[in-house]
Amino acid sequence: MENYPQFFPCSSSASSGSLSMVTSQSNHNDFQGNKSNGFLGLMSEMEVPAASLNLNNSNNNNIMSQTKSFVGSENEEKIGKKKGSEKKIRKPRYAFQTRSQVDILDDGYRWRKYGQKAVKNNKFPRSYYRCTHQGCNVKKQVQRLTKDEGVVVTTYEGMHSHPIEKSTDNFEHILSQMQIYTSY
DNA sequence: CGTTTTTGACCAGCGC
DNA sequence: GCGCTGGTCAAAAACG
Repeated sequence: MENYPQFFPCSSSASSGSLSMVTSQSNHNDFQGNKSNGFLGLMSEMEVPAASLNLNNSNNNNIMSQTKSFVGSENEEKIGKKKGSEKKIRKPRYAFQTRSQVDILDDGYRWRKYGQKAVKNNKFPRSYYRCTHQGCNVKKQVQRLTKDEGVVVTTYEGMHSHPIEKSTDNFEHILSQMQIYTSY
């Protein structure tokens, strides 16, 4: 009961272009049995420190299933201040490359933006968000590709240890979406 | 009035 | 050691 499945519904209404998927992180075997229902392609682990993403194939003929995920192994906790001179700190990061017209993909959690920086080789800035739940230091960053404005890279960092805040209000909507994607 | 966004400053890591 | 780049902090503004 430490890993909650996370789905990524969209805000419907105003914005379209959504994507919902289930991810679970952990060394154990969780719901991984779900596998990719069509979206979500688990890639090998690569550490992308900077702008190594430059070599994106750029062949986006596919419609909207353009989703890649990079997983970094090894994880540590906390950074910031001192914490003993341990080895290098490396946190797992899960990047989802999605085709969407809006930067903000509503995944059901509450995010507070804490920074925004411009990246080299990218016209668009990168936004840094953090989960507002107490004790939940899940971070996420949203970046948009310069070349393809329609592609948004959302990188999650850490895990949520609490249920989604979204009221059951949209739950029906979420369920319907899940059904859509699971009825493959 | 509380919470979130904005934005510049600050800091750490890396390359030269 | 210096400068560049990426990531975070924090104060003030903006928003409900």
